[in-house]
Amino acid sequence: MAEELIAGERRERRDVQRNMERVLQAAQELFAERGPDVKMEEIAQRAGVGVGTIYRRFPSKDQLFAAVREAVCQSTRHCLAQAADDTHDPLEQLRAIIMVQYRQSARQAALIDLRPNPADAPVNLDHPGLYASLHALLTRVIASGQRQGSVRDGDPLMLAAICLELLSPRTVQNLSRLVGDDVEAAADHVILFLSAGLAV
Amino acid sequence: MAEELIAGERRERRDVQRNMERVLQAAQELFAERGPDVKMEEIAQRAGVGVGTIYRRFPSKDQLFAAVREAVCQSTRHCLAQAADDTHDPLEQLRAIIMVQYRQSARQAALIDLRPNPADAPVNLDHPGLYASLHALLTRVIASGQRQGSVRDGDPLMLAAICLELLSPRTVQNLSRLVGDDVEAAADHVILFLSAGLAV
DNA sequence: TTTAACGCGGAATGATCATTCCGCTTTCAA
DNA sequence: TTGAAAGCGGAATGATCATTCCGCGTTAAA
Repeated sequence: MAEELIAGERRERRDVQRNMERVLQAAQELFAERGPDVKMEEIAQRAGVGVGTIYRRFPSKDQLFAAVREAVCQSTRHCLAQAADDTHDPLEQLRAIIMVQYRQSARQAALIDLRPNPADAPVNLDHPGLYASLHALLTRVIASGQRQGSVRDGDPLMLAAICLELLSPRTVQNLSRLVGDDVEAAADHVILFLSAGLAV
Repeated sequence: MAEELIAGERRERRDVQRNMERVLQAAQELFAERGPDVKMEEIAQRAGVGVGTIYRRFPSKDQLFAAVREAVCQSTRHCLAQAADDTHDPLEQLRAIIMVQYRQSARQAALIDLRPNPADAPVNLDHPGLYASLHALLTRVIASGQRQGSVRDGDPLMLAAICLELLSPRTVQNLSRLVGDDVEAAADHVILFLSAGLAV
């Protein structure tokens, strides 16, 4: 497993990767807690690093934010795909999706709005964002439920969009508060509600 | 109707009220379109006024924003109260409320999140904000529907909170896009959905 | 029409950050 | 152990606003 070093090349300094990880970790925590307006200074501080170090790897705050957001999206997408694979019953899939999204919400809060930015183009399922992924996934699940007769009629795109509105991190936070900040209990309420709203 | 002028008092200059109105109008439009981050300069410009003029009436940007938001809240609250008075059938009331909120959403977009700020105290129905008003109103309507048997069982506070998530300006905007930006059509979908989700 | 207030516009000010820069440290390889 | 390449911290810089200030224009009353 020894590293291949091309002639005249130097191994990467050990502190580089460590600092990189600390920065990403700190940025993820702070962005998730308080949104894109945290100061670079503060991120650097929590990472135990100077601001200059952040800029060595990320050309701008925007790009740091984008990187963090992308990492969180990736991870959520992965969990979602897995959840949807565990069963083929559409209503079960729906439940699994909701639960994943509710469990992930803490990592996403204030980092992902889960709604297309108003400036975005009209909803485009090829868009790489989490909203688009979830919307596409839910649309498929709902359409399949309709085919097998367990979900009522109606435009699957619209039904999926309505469901999605109940899955954004902010919504999760808000509903959870009503049941003593118990995210899973809130998810149960929403699952029940959506099952009824979608039933034949 | 002549104005009473106390000794040594001068009538208010005519341009004062006119400018005040222009400023409020411009601020409402811009805040609703693009949120609290619009520049004072830009508000002044759209109002056809210098920044100094804004500051003569509003000590700070925050207070201008608060004033505009309060005005919009008042107006919406008024429409809601009226809509809820037009009938005593809970499901009809629910429909009316949804329609009002959807119609008002353009004036609110980006100005009101319709969700308690995370920093807020736990949901408090005495809070003067629009979220609290709507939540209280919906809770009452749902509870009354349950009493007369047209709404299924479940904690009215939670059911109301779930409905509310489908009524925020951002949600309205988002769902409307799916039906060609037709706000009323989107409202119909949501009404149908909620009726099903709440039915016995 | 005149005049003293009163408001007005918008340049100047100050605060708050993102971003850059550079002398000092750490790390690697010999 | 040592030299130099690569990173590092954090002060300095510059941009972007909110807010203040003041000489000038308008207005209400006489």
